[in-house]
Amino acid sequence: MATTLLARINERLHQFSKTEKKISAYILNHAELIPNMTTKELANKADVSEASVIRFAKTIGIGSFKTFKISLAQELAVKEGYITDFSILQKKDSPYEMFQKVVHVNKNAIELIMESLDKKELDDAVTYLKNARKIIFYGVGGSSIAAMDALYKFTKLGYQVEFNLDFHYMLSKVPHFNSEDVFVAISMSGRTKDVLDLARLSQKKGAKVIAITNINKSPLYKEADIRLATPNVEQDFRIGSITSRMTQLTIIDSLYISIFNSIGENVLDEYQEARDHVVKLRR
Amino acid sequence: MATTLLARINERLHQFSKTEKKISAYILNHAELIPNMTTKELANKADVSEASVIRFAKTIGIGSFKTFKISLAQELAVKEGYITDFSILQKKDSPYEMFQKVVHVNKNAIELIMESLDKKELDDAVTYLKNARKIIFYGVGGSSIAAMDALYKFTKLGYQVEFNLDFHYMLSKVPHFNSEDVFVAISMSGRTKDVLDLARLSQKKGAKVIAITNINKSPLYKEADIRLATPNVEQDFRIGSITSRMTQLTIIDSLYISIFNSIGENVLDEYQEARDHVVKLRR
DNA sequence: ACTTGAAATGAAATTTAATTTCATAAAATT
DNA sequence: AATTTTATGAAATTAAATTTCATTTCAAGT
Repeated sequence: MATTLLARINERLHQFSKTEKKISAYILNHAELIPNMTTKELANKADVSEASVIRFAKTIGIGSFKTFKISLAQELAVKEGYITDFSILQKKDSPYEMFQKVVHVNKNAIELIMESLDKKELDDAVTYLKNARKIIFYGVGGSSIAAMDALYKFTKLGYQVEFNLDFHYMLSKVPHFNSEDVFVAISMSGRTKDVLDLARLSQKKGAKVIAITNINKSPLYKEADIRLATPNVEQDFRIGSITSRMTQLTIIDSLYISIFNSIGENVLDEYQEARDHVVKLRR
Repeated sequence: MATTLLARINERLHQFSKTEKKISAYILNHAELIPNMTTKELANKADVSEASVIRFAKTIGIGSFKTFKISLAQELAVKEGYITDFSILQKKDSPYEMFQKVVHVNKNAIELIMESLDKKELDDAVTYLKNARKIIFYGVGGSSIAAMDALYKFTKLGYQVEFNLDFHYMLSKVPHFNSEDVFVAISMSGRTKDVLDLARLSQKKGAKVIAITNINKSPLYKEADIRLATPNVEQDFRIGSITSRMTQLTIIDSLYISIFNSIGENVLDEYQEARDHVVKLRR
């Protein structure tokens, strides 16, 4: 039985020269990157010459580096869930390598929501939002992006929805809440003071508080009426906020699509009208 | 929905020119051969020019013929009936089912950027942004979310960066541009009038225009100095904007991470200080 | 029917990427 | 210690991809 390319490289490691070992190590640790690399790039990364890369491909039985890349690409396509820890950024990564890692990390984060989000909590959230008189979204920093996106989408759906970064302005809004209203608190940590204050004030007024927050025992997580849990994605501190925003946005998307699906016929005319205006702004 | 490469070619056959049809026919009938062919070989077999082969790869959304071959090789390796039309939302879908579809669609969209984004364009974009005196991000509607996110991230990196939804306000800002500045235009369609106007004005002032726009022949795509191409993701009109926003945000993330990686040591103190303040806002 | 502009197209030029060649250093053998 | 073989990287060459430019074709307007 023919083993895979990577397996073949692995089992012949002890036979390799020092230079071949350097190339092998890089390939085994960065397999996904190889199909889009040039000989020069791989040579630089492995700290060998381009000629050595060409020789290596021949040594392991592939006629050319070009073919080596094609074969490896095919093998990786088949191999499910090939997980390498991309989160540790290396100083000498090129922009394209970092881009590939970002793609990987973002895909993984979105996938992980499947593990953290509770079906019933989502159903309940959709039900409350659908029937809400007024909706307020609130998040700060990176989470404000998701709040902004929600504002945009729920406005399109015809809801009385609001989001404003000005905490004091929000302090004037929330007291007018009642039991028909919904406050959506967005906070990765679940410990952001302004978000917590507004959530608690909303509850005092009888509104439902939906939290989009990481699945852990934060104050917001504990106190919210409905918890739409985002996964705890342990990342390098430099990119941690990227993945949480992706997961928050995916949840916002899901709420939007669910409600659209439920009430869509009622707003199709207005919805189409808005789209027509958008098209008019194009060339 | 992200269909397979071959499915995509097949369903667009009627839109193709005579030459494109010749190339398509050969590819569809000899798919397994393509990954190991050169542009010259395919051109000869399809009775077209090599330039037409290159163009064809771009027309169907792949940035280069090289990448086209890799993608096709991977697709042929998997060869599962991977095609499900997730975009047709069914009325009786539960919120959780819709959530699963959103997760799938978003992951696919992010994956597809690997096919559309050009490595060199990304390198150039990082270089210009890194050395920019002033950066303006601009997008409207759904694309404003990405602009907002970019504003937040590049502010953290210590850049003089700006984004404002007020087009007239922007009209007052852009005339102060010079050749050391960068204008980042974010528009899925590449035809949004306000975005185009500001991009052209920026170029007149000698600034570099980086476009984050779909890989197609839009005015913005043609006129930009650097094109960070997002994939053409054919979606149900109700959710089309979701995927483009995800792809735009992933590109913003990649730019941010690349620049952080490059200049990070210079801003680590300020960066940590900002984080400390964020932590202080938590309980 | 004619004109004009846009789009399509292929040939040729240019650039990029892969491979080979050549010289040198290191390792192995005698 | 000397010689031969192997490994290796820099540079040159070749192959492949992409871009540029000129021409042809097509579509729209008059």
